[in-house]
Amino acid sequence: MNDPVRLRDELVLGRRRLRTIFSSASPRLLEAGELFVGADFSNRIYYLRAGWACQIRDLANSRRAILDVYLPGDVIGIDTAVRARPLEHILTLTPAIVAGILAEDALIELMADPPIALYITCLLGQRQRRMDRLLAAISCLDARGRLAIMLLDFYKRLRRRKLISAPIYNLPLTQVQIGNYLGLTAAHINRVLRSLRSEQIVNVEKHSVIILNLERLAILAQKRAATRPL
Amino acid sequence: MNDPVRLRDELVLGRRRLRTIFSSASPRLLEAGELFVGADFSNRIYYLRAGWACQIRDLANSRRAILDVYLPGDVIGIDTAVRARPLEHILTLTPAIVAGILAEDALIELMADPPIALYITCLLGQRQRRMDRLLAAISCLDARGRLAIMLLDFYKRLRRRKLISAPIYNLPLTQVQIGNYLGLTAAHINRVLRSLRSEQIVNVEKHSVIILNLERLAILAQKRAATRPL
DNA sequence: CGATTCCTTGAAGGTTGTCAACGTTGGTGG
DNA sequence: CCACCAACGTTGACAACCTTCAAGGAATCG
Repeated sequence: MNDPVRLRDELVLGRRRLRTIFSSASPRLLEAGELFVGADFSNRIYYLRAGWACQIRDLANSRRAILDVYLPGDVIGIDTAVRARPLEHILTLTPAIVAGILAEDALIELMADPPIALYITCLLGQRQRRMDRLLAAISCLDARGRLAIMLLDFYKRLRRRKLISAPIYNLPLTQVQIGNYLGLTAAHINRVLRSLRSEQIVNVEKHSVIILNLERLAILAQKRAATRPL
Repeated sequence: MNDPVRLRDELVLGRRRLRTIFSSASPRLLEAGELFVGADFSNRIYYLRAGWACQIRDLANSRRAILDVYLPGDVIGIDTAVRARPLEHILTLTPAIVAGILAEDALIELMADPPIALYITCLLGQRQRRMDRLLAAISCLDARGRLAIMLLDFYKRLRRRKLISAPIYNLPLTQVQIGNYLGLTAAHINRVLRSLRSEQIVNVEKHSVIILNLERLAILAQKRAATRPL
């Protein structure tokens, strides 16, 4: 009846097993700005061993949305594994090392292993919650708030993975890409970054983020600009 | 080696089994505008037998985002099942009938049944793709495009479930809620709906949607307003 | 060191938010 | 049956945020 413990144990077990499967796949090195296309990439599930990547969707009006950003250690493509033809594409943001397994072959087998199935559900839930946060941010916040959310989000995710310890990290997104991620234009991203820098809240320069005032950044991530203070 | 067929068969089997489990749970009747809270609702997975519901997230600045809208036949809450404390809440939009099973008890058991596990992964993928579309729409499209996407999306989902046949349906969202869903204000929703009506594209009045020109609506859902035509 | 991409910045205009007021609707109780 | 109330819808004026466009500067890479 110790459900939480059992759940946690199962998840740990599932993670370990899935990692083992990925480690048996031959890793592949990708350059920055490379799309996951071709025979080696169609319909696969990937483990992102190193580097950053993102999921993009291009609209008919020649606009691009970046729907999600993947960090080292993320699993990519489970959600599209059941569906044959993915509308979205994966793009590396940095040189990256990925290990991929064939989805159609493997998925039934993967789900036949209960701990792995549970862990995969957990991973899908995590991704869902990431998108929940992003969607809520884009729906409700202005440009300052959205940037604050994004910078804090990457900070927390990197810290949870123990990839950083201080509030300083490398952000391999161009301003155009940040704009695509947050639903804004690069010009406006630039202006807001400048104002955040001048207020000594966060310094984003040349792909390097230095959070100067974590508290004020967190406040920004909650509030929307008000024409008049409340 | 006939993988697609086997995958489909497994999915059908998983759906049937999950439905059976839900049908053994005692259904519950909810009024419109009721939150899924209380002992009967904490940490559960639901099957929405009848009625509409939505997932909401309130921000610190007293803004509300509607992250997803559920139609009859949808399964709700799998993504939050692994996580103990859900930040989001479920709200009925109409009177509804739901059947819920305890997530913490059941999830491990559910995932121990491979077809069910596979089907659940499929459901999570579907939800993910819904949110992908919404996020891309809010990121890239103006108010007309977002409304077009939303109205078409509900139309397609209802038709796929065979809940409607003609491009006419009941939309139990107030204009404030539509605004929360699309990241706009009710006042602006009102303006855009009026203009769409005057152009004989779609008629939205008193919770009833009548698509007059499906083709032009689909075009709107792809384009963003340009200051000058391309 | 040439070329490409990215960053930066300004001016002008458009889309959308804010606010306030009023109209409409549906339910409730006298 | 009618008066009342609350929630929702409607509309206009104005301001704010953001986009668009354009151009020049900086950085990176072969």
